[in-house]
Formats: sequence, structure tokens, C-alpha cells
Amino acid sequence: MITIKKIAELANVSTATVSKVLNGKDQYISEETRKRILDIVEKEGYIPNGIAKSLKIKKTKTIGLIIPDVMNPFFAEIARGAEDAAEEKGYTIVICNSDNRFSKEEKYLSILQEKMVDGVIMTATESNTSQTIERCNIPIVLVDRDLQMDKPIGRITVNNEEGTFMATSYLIGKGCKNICFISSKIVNKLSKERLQGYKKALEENGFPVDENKIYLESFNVETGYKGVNELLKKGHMDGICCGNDLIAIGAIRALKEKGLKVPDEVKVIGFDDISISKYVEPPLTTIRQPIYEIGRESVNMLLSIIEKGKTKMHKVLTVTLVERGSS
Amino acid sequence: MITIKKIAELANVSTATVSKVLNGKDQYISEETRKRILDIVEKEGYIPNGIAKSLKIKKTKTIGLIIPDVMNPFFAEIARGAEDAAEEKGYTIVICNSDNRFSKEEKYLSILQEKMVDGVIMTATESNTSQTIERCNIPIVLVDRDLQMDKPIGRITVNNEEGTFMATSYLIGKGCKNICFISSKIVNKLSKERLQGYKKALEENGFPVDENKIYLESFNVETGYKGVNELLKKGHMDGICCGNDLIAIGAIRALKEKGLKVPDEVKVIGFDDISISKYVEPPLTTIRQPIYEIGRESVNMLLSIIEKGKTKMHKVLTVTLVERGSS
DNA sequence: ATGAAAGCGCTAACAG
DNA sequence: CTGTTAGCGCTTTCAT
Repeated sequence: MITIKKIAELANVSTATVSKVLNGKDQYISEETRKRILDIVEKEGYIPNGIAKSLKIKKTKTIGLIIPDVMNPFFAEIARGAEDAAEEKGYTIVICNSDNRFSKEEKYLSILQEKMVDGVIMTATESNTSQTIERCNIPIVLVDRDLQMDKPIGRITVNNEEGTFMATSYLIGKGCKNICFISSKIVNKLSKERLQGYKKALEENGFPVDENKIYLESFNVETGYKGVNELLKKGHMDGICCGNDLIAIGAIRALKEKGLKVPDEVKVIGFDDISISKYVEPPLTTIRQPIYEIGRESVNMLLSIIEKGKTKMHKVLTVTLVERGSS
Repeated sequence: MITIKKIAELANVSTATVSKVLNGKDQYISEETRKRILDIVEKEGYIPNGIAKSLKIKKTKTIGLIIPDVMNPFFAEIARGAEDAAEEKGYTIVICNSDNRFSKEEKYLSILQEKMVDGVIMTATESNTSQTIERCNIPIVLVDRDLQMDKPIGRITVNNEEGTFMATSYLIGKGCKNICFISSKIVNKLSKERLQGYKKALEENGFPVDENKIYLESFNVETGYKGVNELLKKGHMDGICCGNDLIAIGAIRALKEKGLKVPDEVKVIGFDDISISKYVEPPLTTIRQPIYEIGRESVNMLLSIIEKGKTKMHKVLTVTLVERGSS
């Protein structure tokens, strides 16, 4: 391996001088030696050892990203937004899949700290993660899910309650009388808010909240599919407000198998607007979150904490209803 | 920040001793001091500085992963498989999106080398990337796309030609007489092979290869959509062999808009079997690649190069036809 | 069973 | 304009 020392010898200068030209701190370096050094660097194919540099300057220019699963289109988009913003700022992303499990969140948080990442962006699943986060001494920004923290951290959220409220109200406006709700049973703020918005819309419009019309499992396609089948056993439905698009896709699939027409007989509305939603059949009407932007904003917020010393930031992005074919 | 030196002082031992117990090299350490050190480490919440360790041992336990785009479900699955396998082996993944652009591939390769990653897994887009790879002095394994290299590297491929050959033959077997082909126009082995398989199946069954039935653009939904519209202007079709599932999804969408029934009037077959393919309507018949396994295998191969000094490995995984509703 | 000391490759005061 | 030098926090050989 060729080091800065070797370059210094070849150029007949000290390592300090080489370091200076390599880092652009060369106001006081003669043009001649500067060029000589650069030529040698080029000729020898010298690659700086970032690890050594990081040890010295105590910055790794890397960010940890802990999400439940990159295979979930929602988180893949968050990851892409984050990586794009990071790349623009000269940072790199270490990706970690937690599968919504506390043990993995904890493990990764610890690994990332050992790797001396400059900060982490995470979707914290369980509330006991909050203790782990409190103990963590690197900047953190929470995305998608929200947690109450003593420690100042960054948070990016969306008005979930408003989203499902809009969704359910929309269904009511379309004439639905029996609206079901299929979502996740994870006990966190996000799930609670989405359920709340659904109930609130029902109540404000004079409809009863019927627990037999609610199916709670996970934020995935299978849940939508199973949910419809279970709810159908319990009664009639003409509208479904889904906790996310994946659930809506599974629900539509089950509905079709039962011979129920979407949106004619049952109207379905999703949440998130993941990129494939416009391509399913019928195209999904959904509550849109600016997913990619959330990813970008998460690193921008993190960097303003890291580089500008900001703290306790909180940004709420707005959701909008996008009308397509499923309701 | 609390360091090993501090722990040593508190425990009244040398840093060497602390290091030994921390790394399990404590055969010769008395049980008593071992316990004392561990207690202090625990109590102080000591976190080892992985950067310092890496500088010393010249291993970072991290792997770079360069793919075109994590938002593409195919690469998201590769990423997930890779991360899972890496996690099991104590490695971490740095993710890089190249957008199929040489400049980004080159840039990331250089950044990853500076970060001293132990190896990189990449989907190399352009053939001029091969020169950059030759110059790179860390272990590399190529996935999905294949490149001819002098330097010994790892490669994981799939029999693409066989895949589209099977797909097209299947369509012919179903009675299609006018089979179109929609795929990517990237000039690489993979694209060439997939086109080749299609042509070969046509020829072997006595059908002419008609350039007016071929539309080449990108491996995405838009291409499928536009492809169908363009090809429809040029003539009749009753079957489409698609370069990947995303294209198939776009094609089906366009077909429906034109009022053409899938699979009754036009049969469509995809390639990859990305996870959403079974949920589209109709569920996609496709040539399945073991995507998740490819991701896993890529890190396993990389690690056997890194840790066991293997070289020039090449693994070809098999594709299989999965029959669903679209043809 | 434990410690002293060298050194990984780099940066940044400070000196000259 | 350039060099000397002291570390960053850790591992590891070699002594003891």
C-alpha cells in the first residue's frame, strides 16, 4: 500500500506538505512543489487512507440508516432519497434492516457507534428503543415513526391522523356506508394516529365505529389479503381505508378473487403512494406522502445537526389525497 | 469520549490487557482482572473505536454495494439478500446508487477504496468500468451483469439467453404467432443475451425475426408502456416477451388501456420475478431468478475471496419459468 | 499473568 | 514556503 509518507519521499518534501496539497490547504505552497506532488500522486495511483484520516479528524463522513426493510418500496424510496442527499454532501450511507425488531435496532445502533458514523437516521419501531437512543451519543433523526425523547433529536413526521381522516371522509363522500379499516397492530404513534383518523371521520359523519370492521396485523400485502377475507366473514363492506398501499394492494387482490368489483362494489384507498401504486389495477387512490423528499430531508436535517449544531428539530410534511381508480 | 486508556487506568492495568480481554484473547488473563475490566467497561458504557481498530488491523468489516438503484425492486432484493448475509458474518454494507452511469460507478469505487472497505459487490453497467475495476486493488464480485476481466474477480450470473428462450418458446407453445420483445437497449452482455434467447426461440420454431416487433429502451415500467404503444402502431401482436418484470407491468397497463385482454388477446411474460409480480393483475408469468439468493451469494463469494483467498470464482444460478396468469 | 512500546496513516500546531 | 512533531485509539510483539 502506498502512503503519504512514500509520496513525501518521492517528492522530497515532508508528509505535512503532501497533506496540505492533498487537502487544498495549499495557499502557502509553491506552485512548483504543488504540481510535483500532484504528479507523483497521480503517477503512483495514490489513494488516501480515509480510515487514518477519520481517526485523526474524528469524522467519518458516513451516516447510518436503520429501516425495517429495504425490500419494502416505501423504505427503498426513503433510502434512495437519503442516499442522493448524502452523496451530494459528500457522505456515504450504511444500510441496516431491522425487521421492526428491537434486538436488531439495538445491535445496529451499537455497531454504528463503533463504526463512528457521524449520525444515524432511523425508523424506530419499539418504544423501548427510546432508551437505547437516549444512551446513544451521536446525532439521530427519526423518520416515519415518532418517539418522545428527552434528548434533543431530529424528527420528521407526517400528519397521519389527518391522512386517514381525509381518506375515510373521501370514501364517505363517495357514498360508502360500510367502511372497513385494515392496518398494522404495531403499538406505536403512527398506527394509533392512522386508526384514530379513520374513527374520527366515521364519528364526525354520524357513522358508528364497529370493531368488526377493523382488522389489524402488519403493513404488508398479506395483511390486506387476509384482512379482506376475515372482514368479509363478519359482514358487508363497500369501502376500505388501508393503513398503507401494500395492504391496499393485497386487499384489492382478495376482493377480485371474491368477485367483488373495485371500485364499483368496494372502494379502496391506500396510504403512502409508493411508486408502484400507480401501476396496479385499478391504479390506487391513496394518501400521498412525499417519501423521497422525506429521505432527502432526513439527511439534510441530520447534517444541520452535525455541522451546524442544531438540535431538537421537528419537521412535519403534508399528506395529500391523490385520486386514481380504486375509489 | 472514553477510550481503552481510560478503562486501563480505572482497572489499574495496561491498555494491552484491556485490549486482550475485549477481544477474547484472554487465555492468560486471570479471571479476577478479566471480570474487573469487564465490569468497568460496562459501568462506563465504553464503546470501542472501530476506526482506530481498523487502522491497526487493516480490516473495516464493511462491504461496498454498487447497484443502479435501490428503488428498483430487483436491486432492493439483491441489497436485502446481501445485507442479511453480511450481517450474519459481522459485516456492514455501504450502499451506492449508480443510476447505470459510469461516472458514478467510478466515483463510488474510488470513495469505497478510500473508506478501505474490505471488498465491493457491484452491478457494472458500462464496459469502460472494466478498466476502473482492473485498477482497483480490492476484491470485487460482479452481480447481475457480467464483464470480461483479466484480473481475477468473482462473478455471479444467470443464464439469460436460456431464460428468454424458455419464455418465448412458452409463448409459442401457447399458440402466439406475433411475439414482440421489449427490453433495454443498454449495450451489455445481459441485454444481448436476453435478445438473443428471444430470436433463437423464434428461429428454432420457424418464425421470422422482425425488427418491427422489437422495442428497446430501459428496464423500467415506462418502457413497457411506451413499447406497447409504439409496437401496436407497427402491427398486430399476440404475445410479448419482456426483458424484465417492470417492463411487463408497464406493457400490461398499456394493453389494458387499449382494451386488449391479457392473457386472452395478448400474452405477456416477464423476467426476474420481483416480489410484486405475483400481486399485479393478472399475476405475472415470468422467468424467475433467485434474486434474494443472488444477493446472499454475492457476499458469501466476496467473503470467501477476502477471507479464504479464493479468486476467479464464477457461479451461474438457474432461472425457472413460473406460470401465473399473464400468459 | 501483565505491561512497555512501537506503529497503523494521517493531520495540524508550531517552528523556522 | 516547508518541516518537525505529537498524537488520534487501538493491537501486538516481546519482555518480564
